[in-house]
Amino acid sequence: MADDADAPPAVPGERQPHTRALRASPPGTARTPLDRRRVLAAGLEFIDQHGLEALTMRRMGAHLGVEGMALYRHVTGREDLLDGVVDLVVDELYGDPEVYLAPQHGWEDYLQRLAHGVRRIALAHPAVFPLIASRPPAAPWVRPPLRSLRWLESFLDALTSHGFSDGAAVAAYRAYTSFLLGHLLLEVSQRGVPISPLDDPEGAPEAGERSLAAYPLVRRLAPLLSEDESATEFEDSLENLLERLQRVRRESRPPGATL
Amino acid sequence: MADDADAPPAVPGERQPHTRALRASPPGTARTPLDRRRVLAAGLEFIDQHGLEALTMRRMGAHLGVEGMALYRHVTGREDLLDGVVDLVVDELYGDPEVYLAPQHGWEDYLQRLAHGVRRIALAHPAVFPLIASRPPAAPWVRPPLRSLRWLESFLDALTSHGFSDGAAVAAYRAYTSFLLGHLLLEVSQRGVPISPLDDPEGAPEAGERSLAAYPLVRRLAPLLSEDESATEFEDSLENLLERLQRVRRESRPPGATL
DNA sequence: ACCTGAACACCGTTCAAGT
DNA sequence: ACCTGAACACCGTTCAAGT
Repeated sequence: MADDADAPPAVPGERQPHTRALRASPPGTARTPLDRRRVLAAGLEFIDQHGLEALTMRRMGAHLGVEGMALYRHVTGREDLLDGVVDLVVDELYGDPEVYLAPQHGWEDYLQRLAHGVRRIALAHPAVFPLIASRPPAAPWVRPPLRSLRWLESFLDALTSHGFSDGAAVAAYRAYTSFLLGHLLLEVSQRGVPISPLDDPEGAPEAGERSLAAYPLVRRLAPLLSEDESATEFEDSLENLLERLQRVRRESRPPGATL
Repeated sequence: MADDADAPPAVPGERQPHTRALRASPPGTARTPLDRRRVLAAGLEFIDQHGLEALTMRRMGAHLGVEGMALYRHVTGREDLLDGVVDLVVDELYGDPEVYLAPQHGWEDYLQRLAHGVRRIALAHPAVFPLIASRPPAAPWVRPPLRSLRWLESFLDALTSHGFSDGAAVAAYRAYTSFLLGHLLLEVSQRGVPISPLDDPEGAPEAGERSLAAYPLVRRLAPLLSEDESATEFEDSLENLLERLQRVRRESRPPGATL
């Protein structure tokens, strides 16, 4: 007990293993030195497991079997670490064959696949998605969650090469990003209710019913309201958006012009 | 100088007045005691002025002419303070005559006025809106930015009393909140670029142009991309959403049924 | 070359003590 | 009744020192 008087503080609500710290390599093994990629990967893993607010430099160090100060050799600070994790997650999209391969079956197919790719990422890393949404982007026109000039270029290319005027392509980009952000942020935040921190199974339902007395419609529709229709809503809204963009596309061309 | 050796730390990047701390009352005046409402109002003011990450309990104390520890008599902690600020801002909507008065000119008019009311709030408190979007809501079906059972009840009432089935009203609620969240979050985050922290007017444009070499479409459309069309886009998307809801409403009723 | 230990300024929060 | 002062555990970050 005197031994771990200065052990790294445990993640709140997490049971620590009985060894003194999580080590990247078994003891006795010559530890392969850290590098930026390993630090970022560990950061992503840590947030997926423990949530964003649990991530401190000292705990990240412990997670990697190292003191927190050692991380400053590979990232410039906590903010840089978070930016790096966001980049890492966004980069997963480049590796998604559903999105990136399968070149051209038209712009609507492309926007469909891209949207579903982003949604897969959001659902795979629900604790990271709010970060993707809120970190200041690299350039003023880069709108989350399509957080890179590369995706922006690709998006604009797909539309302008399929009959969209410049203005219509930009308008489509804005509508598309707003759609993705709103839907996915609400979907992950709804998923991210893993039985709230202070969950007394006796008092809570009673309190819920009591407060609902003043809201008869909410009470009547409670069963409907608590259904999870995220997938269908995403599909329907996306379908609707694409139809709207189709109209914008037509109107952005002189009548009778063909591609 | 020995005098303010333990003065409250200044807000970074803020010039402090030459008096030792901002006081709520002029010196010599018997200070009216704090209460929760004054603390929350000061919190809102502070975030509007300095941003969310600048808010610490100690700085909030100084802002009110008091030690930071004194705040714990009126709020249970920092989280409670932030929740209170969110409530305060959301409550502004109840005081908005454009939204709350003028009873019934139909559900479309109501949804229009409500949406514009929420947008006014977002633009009035851009630094608070991300908080409105991300704080865990009171009940699982309460979706930001319509963060209260009272607004949910009002919303459902407006729709179900104007020909929406229960299911269609709930679907409309989901689509409506997603729309507001996506658009307004992107709008305030775009507004919230007050010349970035490290803004060297020499290096930045050069770096921007250099990196754009690989993205010809982005470069060509840069003028269009940097235009701010938030207001019109909000209007157009809202209009489109209402038309879609109109269709949902019709299909949710047996054919030939009248209200 | 890479990591550790000590140090610094600053946090949120508790609580006994002052008025 | 309301606020202050001191204290505690924990932060992010820097830097000289170890290996």
